[in-house]
Amino acid sequence: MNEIRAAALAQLSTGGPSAISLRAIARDMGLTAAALYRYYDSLESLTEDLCADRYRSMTRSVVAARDAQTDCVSRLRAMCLAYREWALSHPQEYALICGAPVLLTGDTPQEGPAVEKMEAAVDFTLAFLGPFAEAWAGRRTPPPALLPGVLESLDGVVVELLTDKLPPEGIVYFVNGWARLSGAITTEIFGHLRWAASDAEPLFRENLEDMLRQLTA
Amino acid sequence: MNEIRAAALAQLSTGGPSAISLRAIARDMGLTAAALYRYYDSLESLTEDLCADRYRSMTRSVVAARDAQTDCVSRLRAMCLAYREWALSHPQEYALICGAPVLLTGDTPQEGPAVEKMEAAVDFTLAFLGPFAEAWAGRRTPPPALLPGVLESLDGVVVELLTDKLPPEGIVYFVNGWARLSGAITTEIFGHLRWAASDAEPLFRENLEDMLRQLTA
DNA sequence: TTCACTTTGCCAACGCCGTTTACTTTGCCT
DNA sequence: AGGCAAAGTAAACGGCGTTGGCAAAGTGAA
Repeated sequence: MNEIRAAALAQLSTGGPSAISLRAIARDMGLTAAALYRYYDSLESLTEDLCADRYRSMTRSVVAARDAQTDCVSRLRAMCLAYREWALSHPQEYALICGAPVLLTGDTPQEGPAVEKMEAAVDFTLAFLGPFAEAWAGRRTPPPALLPGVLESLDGVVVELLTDKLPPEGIVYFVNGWARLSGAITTEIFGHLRWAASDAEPLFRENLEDMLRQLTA
Repeated sequence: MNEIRAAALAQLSTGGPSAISLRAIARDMGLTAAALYRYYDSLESLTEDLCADRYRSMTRSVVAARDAQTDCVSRLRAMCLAYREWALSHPQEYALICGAPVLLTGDTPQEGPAVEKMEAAVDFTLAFLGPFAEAWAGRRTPPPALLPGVLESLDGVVVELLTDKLPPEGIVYFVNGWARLSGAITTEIFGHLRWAASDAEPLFRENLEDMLRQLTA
């Protein structure tokens, strides 16, 4: 399975998510395409397994950056920069991770590699929780009042994991900060900032410092 | 060509970007796949043409929302909400628009549907410029100082179109606000907020008001 | 009318792809 | 020695993008 993943990763890195092909993987390994069905139900489950694997790799990078710092704000900054750095140096893998599932129905697979992929995504997000909660606790001024209905809309399963580390407003700011961070990186990786700058690192740093200013206000 | 686009759009809407198929389009139109090559060089150029078309449709929605308001901040708010609304009601088209090109080299096509797609994207972004510039001019307090090197990094071609409507700091905030806005919507559409909320509209409104607060600070 | 020419489409083929089915080989356990 | 599961193969099916050659239909001028 590791060999399969390695071959699939090689194709992903060079040709993008759509270049992953069962037959090409089998060709690289000296096998027949049908042989791969001994290990995966379909190309989709192989892809989801690879996706979970890359998620875990990204998490390791970010956690390493976190553990190299001691101050909670420094940790957050290092994590965000490591996140962007990983995405920039593994753009096709990031495209796979962030690619559009656009799940139509509310289908929760409950089995197979899809659930592992979701768990890996949650683990990645939660790696930011500790430093964020610590920084939130050190705020000097109370945040602006929330719009009515925002707190009630937080009905996701993972929210329960946040309630004992963050107050309700903190959760909203964590989620929206998450959208801001991963959104900025996705926008850059997908090339939607190239009309403005060929190298978006200064823009990202400015964006990041703005986030941290708001967090510790 | 309109009939081709319509057939391609139907497939996109039901099956996502990867479901667009020359042969299926030809089947729907009672043609052979080879006949479509009289109108498009390849499936890729057809897809890019469709992408530009959907970009223009989205721009029309956002511009209509803008023109229904008079105050510049109300205009910005209405545009952002219309942007998200369009993406939510046309998720597969938005996935096509925001999908990962991950252009490896700095290839500027200079011809064909790819350049039309880029123009459509720029037009969409620039639709936000007028209200933003007006709101920026009405700021009450100066923005925080920029990090060194940020201004110099703005080397994109479109930046020239902004310089006569915005001061340098305003451009940086426009670009980063753009990343924040489109990033938040992309993150939601791609399902990366479902761990937090099944309906992310309240979170988006909170995010949006936070942006507008910063803009008019 | 007739000739040349462009437009528009079809047919057949090539090589890819995911997937399934049935069949073989290998090796291990009892 | 017998049985059994694991692992791989060969062949086929249908779908895909793309190409090249050929036929029909329209167009416009001599």
